[in-house]
Amino acid sequence: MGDVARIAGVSPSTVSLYLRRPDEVSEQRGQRIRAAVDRLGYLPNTMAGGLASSRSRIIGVLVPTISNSFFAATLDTLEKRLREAGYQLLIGNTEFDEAREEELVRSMMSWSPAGLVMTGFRHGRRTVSMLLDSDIPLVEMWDYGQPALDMVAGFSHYATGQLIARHLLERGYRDTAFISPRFSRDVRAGERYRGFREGIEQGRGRVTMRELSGATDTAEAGTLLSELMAERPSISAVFCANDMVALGVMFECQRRGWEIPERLAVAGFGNLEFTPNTVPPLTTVEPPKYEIGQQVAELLLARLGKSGEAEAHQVDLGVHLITREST
Amino acid sequence: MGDVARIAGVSPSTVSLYLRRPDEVSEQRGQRIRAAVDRLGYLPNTMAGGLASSRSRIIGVLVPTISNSFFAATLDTLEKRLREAGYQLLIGNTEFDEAREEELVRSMMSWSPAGLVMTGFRHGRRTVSMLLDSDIPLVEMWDYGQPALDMVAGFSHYATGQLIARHLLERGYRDTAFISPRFSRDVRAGERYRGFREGIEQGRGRVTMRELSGATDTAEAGTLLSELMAERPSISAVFCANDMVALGVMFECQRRGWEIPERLAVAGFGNLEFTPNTVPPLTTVEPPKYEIGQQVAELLLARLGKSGEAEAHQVDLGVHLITREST
DNA sequence: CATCTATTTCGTAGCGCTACGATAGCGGTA
DNA sequence: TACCGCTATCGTAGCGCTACGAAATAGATG
Repeated sequence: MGDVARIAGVSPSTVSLYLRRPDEVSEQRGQRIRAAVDRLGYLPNTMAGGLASSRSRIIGVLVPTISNSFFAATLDTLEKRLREAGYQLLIGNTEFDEAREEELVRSMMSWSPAGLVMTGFRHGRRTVSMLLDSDIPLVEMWDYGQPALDMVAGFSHYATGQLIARHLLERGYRDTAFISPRFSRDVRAGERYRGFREGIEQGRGRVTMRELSGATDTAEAGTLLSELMAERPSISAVFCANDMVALGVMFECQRRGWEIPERLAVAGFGNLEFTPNTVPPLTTVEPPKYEIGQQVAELLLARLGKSGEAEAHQVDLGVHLITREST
Repeated sequence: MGDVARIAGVSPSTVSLYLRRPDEVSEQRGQRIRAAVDRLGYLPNTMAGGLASSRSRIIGVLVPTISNSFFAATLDTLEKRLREAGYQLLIGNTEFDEAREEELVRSMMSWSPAGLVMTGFRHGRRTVSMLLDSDIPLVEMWDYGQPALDMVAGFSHYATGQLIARHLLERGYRDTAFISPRFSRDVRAGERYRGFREGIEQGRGRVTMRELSGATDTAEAGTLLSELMAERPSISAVFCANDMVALGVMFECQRRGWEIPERLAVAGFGNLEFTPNTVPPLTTVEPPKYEIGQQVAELLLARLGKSGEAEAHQVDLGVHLITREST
């Protein structure tokens, strides 16, 4: 920066000021500085800046796994919006593990990030206390309706389960099943199950639940469905924890020649890319995966703008039921 | 850190040394320092450290989009391996845009990252010169076989196309089609097409190519297939640029009652989660999506270990043809 | 033209850590 | 006991920037 200042014939402070708030420097010097920067290919040292100002343009984001298409979609918009505002994402995989989450929070905090984004409400004790002690803006995303630490952008998985329950009951399905990846691997699926079961039971229906044991959703869903239907042939509808599972179920029906929805109605969750296009088109629930990213960015930016005002904002983005021919 | 030193009754330098290389500090003081750190909940300030040592534990990663399941899988393993080694990922979306890529490289560089990871070989002129001027270890991933700037971990998409061509020819398919997202949105698909076309033409076959116009692969694949088959009913096999497109094609066949592979053989690329499970199971090519992440991490760590030795390493991870009943 | 105010520019003192050379401490040897 | 060579510890000088108050300049007013 010294070099830039020398070449532009101004003091380093002026260069620094120009780089941060160009409109507070006269047009004349601004031009000279700009020229010098270009000529030298000068890149400011972000760490030095961060140290001096004790704040950074970093947003730490923690997700259970990046390779889940829901979180990936959220990360995508989140990154876009925040980059536009000059922030960068430091991303960490918690792998559904509280210890790892704590470790990651610790290392994110050591960057004095401008904000932190985490997935869900369940965090370890020590993690929570670190979070509360710091005054770093925090958004918990993808869930809604439970006590939060600061801001929230998500939706209620419980309500989602109820929504599907109501839909199936309306269509006259009473004997139902729920097929899901292990709840330990997907807490949110567990919440959807709770909502679904309560909804169905309130309607005097019945739910049989099965958790997949493996990591891949589609493959095992088929065999699990066969077992389930052998055990209890009266089941007339199945709600799958996500569209991948539903796809597996539909393939199994196709193999067995079972008509959907006549023999078995199928509903999913996610409205993935292929979902509108299955045979028959799959009834599902569309989660606001992109909107969450968008909203998280907005909450963060709002808080970062007017510092001081520490109003906690929690927003429920809701879901849409998409009724198609599979139910 | 001063506080920790005071409480532990040692000098700040010793604390710093302990935190970086614990085995160079006596067991006795180490213990006292550890106690003080715990007691104060001390978190080192990474930026100060980075400034002082002029290097950081950051790896910048640029992908065209996070929400592509291939890159997401790579990011997942990459993050895991690098976190184990004490590094963190700064992630950027280039959105297939060279200008944005340049901007991102610039802002990554301003963090003096320990390494940089980019997708593919096509970069803007200025980006390339920034990259070459710096001596930051760089890995270009997901491609192989073209001139690289430094290290490479990927595979040849051209060879992948040829592999499928050979397979289809062996099975007696000569009149083929290739359906793909726009090459501008997926350069790699374009490479697979090149390899496929040359392979088929060498075998005296024929390829009709169609690009999807929209963003969603599955939905449009069906209508495109219909048009294609109306125009040229003699087509007996279609190679889809990815399994999502293939899924769309298969659904369309199901709707029309076309037997796969009797009426039309289908092959894909990706071996996605659902692929082994379609009806009939889909022939596809398995890309080393996790292995790339792994390999990128290894190349980077090897280079970061023994500094100085700037041997460029380029590794071709290859692909596997997975023959199933759809061809 | 002097005076006052608002704006632009500048100088200096850190931010919290690491690197490096200086110092202290220790056991072994003559 | 004096001396050596080693390792463990410490002190100090930055790393490259920003914040803040002081100084300089420009513009407005009587």
